[in-house]
Amino acid sequence: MAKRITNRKDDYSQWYLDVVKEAKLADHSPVRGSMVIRPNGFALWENMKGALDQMFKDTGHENAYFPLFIPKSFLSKEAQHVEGFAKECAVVTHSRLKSVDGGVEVDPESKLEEELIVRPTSETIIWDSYRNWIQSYRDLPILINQWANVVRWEMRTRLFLRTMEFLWQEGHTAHSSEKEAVEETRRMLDVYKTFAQDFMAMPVKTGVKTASERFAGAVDTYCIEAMMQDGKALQAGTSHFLGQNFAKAFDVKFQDTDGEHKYVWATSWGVSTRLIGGLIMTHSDDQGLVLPPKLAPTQVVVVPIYRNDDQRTEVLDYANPLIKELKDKGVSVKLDDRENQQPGYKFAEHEAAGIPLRVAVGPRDVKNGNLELARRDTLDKNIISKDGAAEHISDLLETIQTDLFNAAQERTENVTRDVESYDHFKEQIEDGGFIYAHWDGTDETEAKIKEETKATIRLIPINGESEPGKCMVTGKESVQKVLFARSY
RNA sequence: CGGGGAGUGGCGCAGGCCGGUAGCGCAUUCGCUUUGGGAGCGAAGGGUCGCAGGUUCAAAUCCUGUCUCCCCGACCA
Repeated sequence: MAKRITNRKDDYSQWYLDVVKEAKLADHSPVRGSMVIRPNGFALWENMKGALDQMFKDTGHENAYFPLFIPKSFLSKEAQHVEGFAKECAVVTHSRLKSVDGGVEVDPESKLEEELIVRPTSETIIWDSYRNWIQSYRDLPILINQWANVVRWEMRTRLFLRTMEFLWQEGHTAHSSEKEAVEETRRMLDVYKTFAQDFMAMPVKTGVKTASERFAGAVDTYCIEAMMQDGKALQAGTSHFLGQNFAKAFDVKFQDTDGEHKYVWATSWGVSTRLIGGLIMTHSDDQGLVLPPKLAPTQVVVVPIYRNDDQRTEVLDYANPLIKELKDKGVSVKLDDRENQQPGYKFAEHEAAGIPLRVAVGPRDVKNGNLELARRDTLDKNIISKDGAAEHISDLLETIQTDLFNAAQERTENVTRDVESYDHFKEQIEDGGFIYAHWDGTDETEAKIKEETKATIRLIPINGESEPGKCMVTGKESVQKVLFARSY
């Protein structure tokens, strides 16, 4: 068998690239750091998007769309925000090309009066609108989400994990009180956690970022962090409490019930196509992609096996009612009746693509009233009776979903431990994984740890019971342990 | 943006040091035989060797520049 995917233990990065390629999720584009999302990858994103969108609507949000281009002056209105994004913005300076012997060049006469920034995130353009929309407490809250592409001029890129242009959703809400905005921030963090765990089957830790890891312009950044198979953490989603920073920068005030004019409180929150990278590195194996049934574009593939036309007819007649029954149950099922490929080829291809369940039907099964079922996650094969097969398959999909989560959860917990001394930390961090340790809360200590171990504080647990101790580096007082890891 | 590696039919590679007009495997097309884990035989099609300059009678090969990808580092979702 031609082995097209590098083994994880040999070269994890290469494995990742091979999986993306073999599962036909995405290609590199001619422009550095940007990618073509192929139908398989986009179908996956559409499923993720669909589930998230429903969850946003269920929590009272509406979708809207704000422009790609942002006047340069807007970016400079919030000091922290500018500083955070200034170094990675694409800037539009001209509006025209002109032909020059066979080619084109930028027409210098088309230089823009005010240069435009391709959005790296939309706080500024959105808050400019919110100023016009908000006068009274009656106009609040505003709960808006947008699905969009954004551009960040990254130095080092990797398919899905960090690309210059990526797809995401960004929620932007405005509230009359701090309390309500903080609640919103945490509510959306919970939505992300639920989505990650229930749909992606990807266990996550939640908490708040330290000042150095915080979103530029936020008061607090909450996050979900997932542990990848190679021991590195991945920030999978963030929810920001923005305080009144943007309201002040864009002068957005409302008249409250007491007649006073007050600045509005804000949140923003987002997840991106990076989640696909997380999904790959949570479940996939040396055969290729492994997808959780709830997000898999195709949940079941049926592969007919036959030797001649008669058998082909017989096998398809046998399989078709089952396919219909599965469809009626809401299972996404595909019949792979291509005649130019052999069954073995199809098996390998569907495994690489991560289809959760494969049903093989051949003359033998027709004779015995059976089906062969193969699970993608465990690679187990079983012969089951055709009677009640649809029910069985639909149950099995749920089992796979749960099993994937449990396996990932167990893997994560196995590499999560507490460490007391810095020496022990330095030694342990070499093995990857999550490490809980005491930290004195200072930027200096955090920077020192990062410098010396390449590990960062992924989050400070929020509902963690306070457990006083001494900072592993300085010995100063610490109220609770924080979560460290090396990360993507 | 710094260090290292790499770009040759769709994919994976050889050729390069020693310049002479491009080859192998897989894939593709057609035919026949096959089909329960990546099929076999026969025939056919497909590449201005990443791009741009230069040296030369002649460049995939030598020189210069540039773009893209991978790995490591600094920076970030």
